[in-house]
Amino acid sequence: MEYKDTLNLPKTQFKMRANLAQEEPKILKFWEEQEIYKKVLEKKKNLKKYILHDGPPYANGNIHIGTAYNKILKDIIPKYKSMKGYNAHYVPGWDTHGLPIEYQVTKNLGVTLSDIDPVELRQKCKEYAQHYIKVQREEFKQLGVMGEWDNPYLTFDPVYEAKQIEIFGKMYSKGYIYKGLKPVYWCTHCETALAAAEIEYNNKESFSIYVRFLVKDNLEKIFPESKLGKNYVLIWTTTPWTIPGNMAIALNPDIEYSLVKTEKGNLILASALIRGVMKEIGITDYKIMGTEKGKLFENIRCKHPLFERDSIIVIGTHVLLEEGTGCVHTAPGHGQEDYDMGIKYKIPIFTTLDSQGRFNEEAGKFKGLTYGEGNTAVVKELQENGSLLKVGKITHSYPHCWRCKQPVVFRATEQWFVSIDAFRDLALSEIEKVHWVPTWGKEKIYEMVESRTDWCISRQRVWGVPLPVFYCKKCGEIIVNDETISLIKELFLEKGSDSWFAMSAKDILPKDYQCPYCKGKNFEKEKDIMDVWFDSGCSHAAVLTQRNELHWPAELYLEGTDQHRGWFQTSLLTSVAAFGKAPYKTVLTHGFIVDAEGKKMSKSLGNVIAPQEIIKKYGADILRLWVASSDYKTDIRISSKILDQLVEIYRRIRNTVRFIIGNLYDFNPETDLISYDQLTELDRLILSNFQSLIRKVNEDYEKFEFHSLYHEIHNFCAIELSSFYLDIIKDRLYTSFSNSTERRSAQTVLSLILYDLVKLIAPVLSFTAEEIWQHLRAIKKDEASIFLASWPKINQEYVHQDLEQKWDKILKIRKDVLKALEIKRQEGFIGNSLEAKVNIYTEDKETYDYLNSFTSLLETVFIVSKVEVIYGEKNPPPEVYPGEEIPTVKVLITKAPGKKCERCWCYSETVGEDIKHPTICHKCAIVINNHFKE
RNA sequence: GGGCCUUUAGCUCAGUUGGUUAGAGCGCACGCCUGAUAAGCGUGAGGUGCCUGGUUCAACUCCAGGAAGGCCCA
Repeated sequence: MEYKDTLNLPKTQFKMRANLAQEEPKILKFWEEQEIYKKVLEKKKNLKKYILHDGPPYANGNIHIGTAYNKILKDIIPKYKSMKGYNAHYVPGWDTHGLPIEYQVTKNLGVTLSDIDPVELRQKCKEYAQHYIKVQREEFKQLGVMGEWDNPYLTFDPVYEAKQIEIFGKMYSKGYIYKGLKPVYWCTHCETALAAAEIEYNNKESFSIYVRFLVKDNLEKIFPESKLGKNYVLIWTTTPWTIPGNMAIALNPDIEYSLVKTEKGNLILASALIRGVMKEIGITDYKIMGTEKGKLFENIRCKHPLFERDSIIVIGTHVLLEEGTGCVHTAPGHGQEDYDMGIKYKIPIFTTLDSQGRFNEEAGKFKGLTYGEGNTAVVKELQENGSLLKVGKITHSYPHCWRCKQPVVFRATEQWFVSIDAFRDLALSEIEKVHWVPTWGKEKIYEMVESRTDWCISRQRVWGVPLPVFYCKKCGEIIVNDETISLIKELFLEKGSDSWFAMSAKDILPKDYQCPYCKGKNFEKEKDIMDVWFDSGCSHAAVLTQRNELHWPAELYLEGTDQHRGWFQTSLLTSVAAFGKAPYKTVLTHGFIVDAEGKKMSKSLGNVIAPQEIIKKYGADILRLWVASSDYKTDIRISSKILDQLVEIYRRIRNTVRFIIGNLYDFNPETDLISYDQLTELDRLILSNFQSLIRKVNEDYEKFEFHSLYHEIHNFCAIELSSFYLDIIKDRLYTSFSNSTERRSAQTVLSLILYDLVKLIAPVLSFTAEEIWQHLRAIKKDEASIFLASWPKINQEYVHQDLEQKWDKILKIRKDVLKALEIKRQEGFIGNSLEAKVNIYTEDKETYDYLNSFTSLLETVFIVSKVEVIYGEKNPPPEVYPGEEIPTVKVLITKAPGKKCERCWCYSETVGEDIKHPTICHKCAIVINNHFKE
C-alpha cells in the first residue's frame, strides 16, 4: 500500500504562476460581457450614495504613469465603498477643449487660424479629442478601473456646454464677471492670451540695459547738491521694447536712494546697489552726494528717453533690491505690478503691441516693427540720444508658452475676468469646511485663493465654449441677461456650441430683438471662448447635478497636488460663485511620480516608465499593488527594482491563497462547515487574529491609508498564516482522515479566512480577487462577481483577546525552540525538525503549568516529534539553549525516540506496533484501519 | 527668488506625549525540506535616523540654519 495515497494533499487548478498579462484580458472580458458594473449599480441603487467625482484628464496622448496612478487610486475607493454598502457610482470624464488640441490639429493640418473655417476646425478638434478618449478609455479599462465607461462625461457634450453657459450666466448676473483691460500673458506666436497655468519658465537670453531718465523737476529740496549738473534716475530692464510704453519709474518707499556724481551726470539709484551698478556700467570715479528714502521722490517728473512726454516717479513696495538699480521702469500695459501702479496713479493703461507682437501707433516711430526688432531699434535710439549707459546680454528664467515654447510678453488687452474679490471670503470659508487629505492641502489652497488675482477666462481661440455675449452694434453695449443666456443654453443643448460659430447673431437672437439700452437691432457675437479651466471647473454642475445616480456636492475629489491651483480651485470658484458652496466634502491629493532617485520623470532624463509596459510585463494587478503600497502624501517612486519587489509580495499573497484553496478541494462550506465550539484552540486563535486584520484593513480603507493595509495583508499572509498557522496545520490537514472533525475544523477556518481575505484584497488586486472568486464559486454558488459580494464584517464571536494573550507566550517560546533547532541543524545533528525531540527545562512553576496546559499541542506548534517539559531540574545538560525570548526556559534538542512513520513522517515509538502496518505510527494506523480497509 | 511638502536599513513602510539596545516585511547571505516545489520553513548580516548647530539629565522626536528632491507661484 502506498501510504501517500491515503493522505489529503492539496489539489487545485488555481495556478501558482499568475500569468497576469494573459489572464487579465479574460477577466476584463468577463466583467464586460456579464455587465458586472451595471449589476453592482443595480444591486446598490437604494443605498446611500458615495460619489467620487472624476477630474477629467485631457484628451490628448496616451496615459502616462501619473494618470494611471491617479485612476487606480480613485478606483480603489468606489470599489471598497460599494462592497461596504454604498451606492458608489463612478462616472469618468474627459477634458476635451482647449489650446493643446487646437494647436496640435492646426499643426497636423498645416494651417493657421485665419486659413480655416472655425466650424471645420472645431470638427477636426472634436475628432481628435474623440480619438484620444477612445485610446485612454481602453487604457484605463486595462488598469482594471470600473465605471460608467459607456457613458462618460465629456466637456464638449451639449448637455455639459449648456450647463456651463448657465453657470456663466449665474456668475454674470451676480456681477462676478467683467470685461477689462489688463496686462495678460500673451503669446504672439499663438496669438492668444494665456492663463498662468499655460506658462512655463525656461531660460532665455535677453538684453540687459541701463537707461538714465532726465529729472525735470527741481531736486534741491531732497539733494541740495543736485543743482550741480544734470540729474538722472537710473533704471535697468531686460525688455527694451517696453520702453516706448514707459509711463513711470517705481521706487520703494523705505529703501534709501542716493544721488551719485559721475561722468554721466548725477545718477539716482538705490544706495545699496551703487557699487555693483557702477562696476556694471563701467564707472570707476563717482561720489555720493546725498541719500534719502524713496518715498520723498513721489511724483517727481522725469523726461521719457524716447518721446516728448513725462515719466513720473511712483512708489510701490514691490520694488526690491534683488536686481537692477532699485528704480523700476514701469509700463502699465506690460506688467502686472506696472498695471497696479497705473491704476493707483491714474496713469493711462495702453499697449504698444498688436496681437502679433508688432508695434502699433502707440509706439510712434517704431510702429510696424516686431517687438524683437523693436528691442534693437530702441537700444540703438537710446544709445544715440545718450540715455543708454550700458547694454549687455543676460540669461534668465523667463515665461514661455506651454504649447509653442516661444517666449511670451505681457500685453494689456480686453479680456473677460472673474472677479475673485467678489466672493473671495466665501471661498475661503468654504475651504475651511472641507476635509483636506493630507491636512496641509487646506493651507496650500487657502493661501493661493487668498492671494490670487482675478481669473482671466477669455481665450482668442475657437476650440472651446464661446463666451455667451452679444454687443449692440449701435451703442456698443455688452448684452448678457437671463433671456440671452437661456436662449444660448437651449441652442447649445440642441445643437452644441458649434452653432455659435455657424450662425450669425441675428439668427441666434429672436426676430426683432432690440438692444435693451438703445433699441438697436444689429448685434455682434463675442469672438472669444472660455478658458478650459472654466470648462472643467463647471463639472460639478454639469455632471453631478445632471445625473440621477450622482449628487451634489461630491463626497470626494482626488487628484495630484498640482490641482490645488488647477481643478480643485476652479471647481471651488465656480461652485462658490454660482451656488455659494464648495462642490466637495473631502479632497485627497497625491504626490507626483518620481524615479528611483526621487527625480521627476522626463524624456530628456530618459527615466520615464510607461504604464502600458508594466501591464505588458507584469500585469495591471502589480501596478495596482504599487499604487496601494505607496504613501501618496509625498512623491511616489517607481523603478524596476520596486516593481520586482511588488512581484514578490504579490506571489506571496497569491501562494498563500493557493495553498488554502488547495486544501479546500474536498470542502464545501455549505455542508462541511463545523460549529465554532468544535474548533480547535489553534484554529480559534487564528480566526481571532484574522478579525483584527479585518478591523485594521477596514480602518485603513476608511482613512485612505492604502499603503498601511498593503503591509497588514502581506504580513498576515506571510507571518500569521504561512510561517505559523499553515505550517503547523499541514500535518492535521494531510494525515487526518478527510472527514474528521480536526481536519474539518482547520478547513472551516481556512474557508472563513479565504472568503473574507479575497474581499479585503479586491479593491486593490481586482483581477486576482476575481480569479479567486471564480474558483470559489465553482465549489459554492455565490454572487457572479467578487464586486457583487459584501464587505467582511468582524464576527464578535470569533474575537478572543484572552486566547491571543495566552498564546502570546507560547509563540515566544516557539521562537526560542526554533532557534535551538536551528543551532542543531547547523551542527548537522538534525535536518527536518520532526527528527527532533524538545526538552524544555524550567524552574518557574507558572511557566511549567502554562506549558503543561498545552499538552500534546506543543509538538504540533513546534512541529517536532516529541516535547517533554521538565520542572525543577537544577542541573540540565550543559548544551541547553537558554531562552532569549522567555528567560525562564531552557531548551534541549535531542533525537526523537522511535522510528520515522512512513505516513506522517513523525518519529514515534509506536511505529511497528501494528502488525498489518509495521512502518507507520499508532495514530496513522488508526486512520488506515478505520478508513482504508482493503 | 517665494509658498507648501518630503528625507528612518538595498526597497516599501512603522515608530505613541522627548525616555533602555530605532522596528516589520521584502530583498540579500547561509542552512533545512522535497507532501505549497519556478513553492515552503529557519537563522543571520544590514541604520552617520539628509547635514550642521542649539535646547534638555536625555533628541529620530523640539528649535534654528543648510543640503537634496517634489508641486505650485514669480
